[in-house]
Amino acid sequence: MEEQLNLFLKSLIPESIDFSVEPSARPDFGHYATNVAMKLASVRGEAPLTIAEQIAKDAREKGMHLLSRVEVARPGFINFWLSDSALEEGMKGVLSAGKKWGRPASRAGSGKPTKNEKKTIVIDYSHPNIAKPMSVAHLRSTIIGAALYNVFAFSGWKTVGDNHLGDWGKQFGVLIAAYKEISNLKNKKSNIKIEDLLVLYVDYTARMKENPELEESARRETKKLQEGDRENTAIWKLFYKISLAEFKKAYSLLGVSFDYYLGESFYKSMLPEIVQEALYRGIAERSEGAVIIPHEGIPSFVIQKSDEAFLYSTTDLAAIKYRREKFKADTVLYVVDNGQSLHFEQLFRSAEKLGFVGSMQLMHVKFGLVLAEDMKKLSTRAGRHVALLEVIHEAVDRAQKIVDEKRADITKRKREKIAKAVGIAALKYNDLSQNRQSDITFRWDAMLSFEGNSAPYLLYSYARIKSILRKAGRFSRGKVVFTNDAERNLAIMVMRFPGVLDKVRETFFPHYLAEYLYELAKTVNSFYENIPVLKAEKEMRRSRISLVASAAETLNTGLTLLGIQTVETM
RNA sequence: GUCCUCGUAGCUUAAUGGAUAAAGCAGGACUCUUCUAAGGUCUUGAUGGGGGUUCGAUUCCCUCCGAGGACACCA
Repeated sequence: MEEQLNLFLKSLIPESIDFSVEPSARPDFGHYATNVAMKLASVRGEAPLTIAEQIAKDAREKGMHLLSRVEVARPGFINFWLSDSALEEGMKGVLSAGKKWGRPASRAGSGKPTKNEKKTIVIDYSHPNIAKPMSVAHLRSTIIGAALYNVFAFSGWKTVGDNHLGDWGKQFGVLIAAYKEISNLKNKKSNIKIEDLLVLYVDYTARMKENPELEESARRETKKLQEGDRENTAIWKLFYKISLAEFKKAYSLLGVSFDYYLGESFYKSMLPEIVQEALYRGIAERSEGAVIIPHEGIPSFVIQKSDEAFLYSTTDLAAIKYRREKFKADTVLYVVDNGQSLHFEQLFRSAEKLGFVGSMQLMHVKFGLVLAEDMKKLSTRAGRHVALLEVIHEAVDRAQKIVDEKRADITKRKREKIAKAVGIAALKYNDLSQNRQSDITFRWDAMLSFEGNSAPYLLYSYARIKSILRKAGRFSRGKVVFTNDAERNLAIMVMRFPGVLDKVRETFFPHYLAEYLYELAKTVNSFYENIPVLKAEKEMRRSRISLVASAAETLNTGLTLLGIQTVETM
């Protein structure tokens, strides 16, 4: 609808300039508003209000099939009210699109992308480290990445979800050295758990600080692993297997999946060549025995250590090259916390110099760190760690208590199913409803909200509409007609959906979708509170059922894109 | 010390150049003889300080104050 108005306005003015058509902030500002007159004012050097009046007059004459009212407001906005026939037409489009409502192709005026136009986006998210349990910090990357993945996939992009596991590097030297210490004493390889690995790691790291011999030993094990030593490779494979099984438990609970698990180790064969090429072309240089890529204004990027080992910087360069060559990526998103801003700046600039980038867009989709209540970073290395599985279970437990209390009337099995969906949804929505790049303080209560602007609210709204629809029995969706503003507002809210998805794809911020779904749910709740649906007369009943059903479908689609599973009853 | 992110109501957040700064929680007042009260309706309350750019600044620039993070051979 925004697009239609946009095109209409463009037809009214001779200049081609950028302006916006947006849903109005308040009911008395109409359904949509544009700032076109204010933008023109600076171009033409005339008063915004005068221009607005001219355009409004034009719009009234030429746009009556679309608009019922056009008004000018200070300091130069033009507000539009859609006509009932335009709303009817719009809802017809929504109903005929069905489950596909929201896809770019489902809108009038924009054809399906042809094969050649289809763009590819690689999304690098979650990326936990092997041999360390996933923490709450990984949760953010995982669910933000998954939501972006869903939105792009739904919108017709070719999407590649890549879990760039931290499965290579110095940490394994530490772990292997620590593991060898204990496995010499008792050989109990088979039942070692990921938590044990964390303990080994933290303990060894602590002792290493006081004992340089241990550090040297860890360094040696790293080197041996990287050179393909058989024993160390076997131990590494064991860690890998244990860890991945553990990660997949969390992914399964969260309903997240990946197309690829191309961890750091995957790129190891590409690394020597990259460093050599960089040196040969004079992009990299030697410094204090290491190989670095220098940059203006920011610290140099070390791509090979003085002991000739490679680093994650080297791996990341290889991954950029691979993603361009193999996946033909147009865009690569790195869903990683703020703490690594400098790394990505160095990485992107280095890759650019090496010619790995071309027209590809590289984007660090950053988010704030998860801090403990004392405002200090939660770090695995410091042994400050909140396990992700623990958080998920806590969320479900808390939801269970509430469901048991509210729905004693249904079976235990149903209550458990609802609790699982609601608990996990609450956890996800908490992150997805914020765009904050500032840090987050980890607190159970804040993380698991069950009231107000929260996932349970959205799920509840959906469940209530579904309940109405069940009671409606068999019905055919028909023409939506408009007799009051509650109906008009709900229809407009539903029609905003595709524009919201556009915004998510432009900004890479899923919270615009979360915010929209909350607005939609509020509008629906208020609608069925005030307007009878099932008790309405024949024509009206069918119209309102259709309207409410399309709102439910939009909620369902939107929540699914956020990675939140809806429930029919709660 | 340098750089990055950030500072909005008592708390958690929204608004990234547009209108009277928007919500949730907490507080106060209503609302279950009508489609699920995890709901609905009303209400109290905020842009860290100071300059600047602009028709218009929470948003851009400068400066001060405050928080967190990063700063070459960890990932």
